[in-house]
Amino acid sequence: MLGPAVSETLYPFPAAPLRGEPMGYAKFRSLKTKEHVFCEGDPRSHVFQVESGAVALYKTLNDGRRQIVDFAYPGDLIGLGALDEHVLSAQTTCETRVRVYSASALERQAEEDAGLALRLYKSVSRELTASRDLLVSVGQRTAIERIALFLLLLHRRQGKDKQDLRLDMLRSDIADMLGLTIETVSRNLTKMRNAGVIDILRSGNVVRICDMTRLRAMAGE
Amino acid sequence: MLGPAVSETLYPFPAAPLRGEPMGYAKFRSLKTKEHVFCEGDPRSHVFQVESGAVALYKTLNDGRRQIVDFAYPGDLIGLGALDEHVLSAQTTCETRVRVYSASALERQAEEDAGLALRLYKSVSRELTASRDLLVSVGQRTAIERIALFLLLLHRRQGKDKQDLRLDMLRSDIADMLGLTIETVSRNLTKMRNAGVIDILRSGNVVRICDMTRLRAMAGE
DNA sequence: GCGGTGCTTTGACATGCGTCAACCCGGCCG
DNA sequence: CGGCCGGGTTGACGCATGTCAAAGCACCGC
Repeated sequence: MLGPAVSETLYPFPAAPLRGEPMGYAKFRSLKTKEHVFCEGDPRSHVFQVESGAVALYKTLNDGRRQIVDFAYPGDLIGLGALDEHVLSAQTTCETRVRVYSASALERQAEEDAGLALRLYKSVSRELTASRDLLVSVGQRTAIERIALFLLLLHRRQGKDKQDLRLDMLRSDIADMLGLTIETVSRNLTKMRNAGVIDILRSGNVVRICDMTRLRAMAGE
Repeated sequence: MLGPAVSETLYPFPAAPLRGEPMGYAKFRSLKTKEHVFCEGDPRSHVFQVESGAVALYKTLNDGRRQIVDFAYPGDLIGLGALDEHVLSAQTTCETRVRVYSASALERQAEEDAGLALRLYKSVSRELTASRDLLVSVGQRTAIERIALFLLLLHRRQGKDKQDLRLDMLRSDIADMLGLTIETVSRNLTKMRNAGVIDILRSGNVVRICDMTRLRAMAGE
């Protein structure tokens, strides 16, 4: 399942693997938009670290319903876990470069290297926080609250200052993350535009925040 | 926020801290039903391991809406995290005993002890899996699917063989975990009883599984 | 036994979101 | 230029679930 695009060149670790610290040597792999890094059920032979781009992590039910549980951005590790199979799928949302590590080698090393083990721990802790926050949204917030909060979080990820957000994903991705339908996402974005809180540019791919205060209010806190 | 009930006796580690392995010495604390172990915003001075009983982990929105994100059972660690404040609240659902560790001491030790750091990593990994599975349910499944799956998971936790499940929690706890209302939970349990899939005993506190096959079907897979 | 309290169940009704379907819009290719 | 295609928007409608309210039921203390 690794696909054909693994670069065979070995690079010394650039400056920022796992939030700024070197981790050893690794191969790189380049992926196009919508390419899978791995799929649920694949043997968990490798662990990846996003170098550039973005990766959607999702699970599907047997009838096709899909829940995106997280997005991985540069610095994030994906493919960690206790089992020998991946328990979810990872698909790029844009052109993406990842570092490729051997899962078994990484985990063997972590058994002796407390610093490495701690970094794995912290990486998973961050994911857990994100997962629980999303769970609170999906479980308790209304559609417009979820969407407003989604925009706010996207805004925090991208430069905090510029008011223009590149969505970099389809309406169906937003919907599948927030537990909504594309129609509900679309309708509520329109509602926010009509209320003067946001503007929608570039044929729907860019959201300009016009009234941050009211956007925050719409998000519920 | 530790409350008055910390036992001052030091015990050597019983057989099963953190899934079966010893972890050092720790104080114990006994809590009554519905007592808080810690609250969101409290200084994260201690880490706890459930010895017996059960603890609900939840977050609340400012208007009171509540999302239970997990239950901690014997062996589980609670209070881990990267920040110096708790990011969620922990409340017992029944009489509960926990081991109490110093958060700073534990984390200092993990910086040198790779085995300990790995155990923290694995503990958080389990929580992450549970959190994402719940997210999929809340985001994608119907009310009756969520409730059926909830009963199945409860059944797996308790003795796999006995068909009687002690719920050990209120309808409001189930509702707040599944992103539903107590009325919806109650109505769907009744519907499952009328369909002959389960029976409800002991004034609603025990569910007897009558038709496991159809219960699985109701859960959606 | 009786009333009170906390939780659950049930019913009537309201509504937010999903479903289905049409249309729109920009990009692409012939 | 024109028609197709993928994605987005909009509208009409239905239904699952939420809301509000009342009644049922176990438990407990007096």
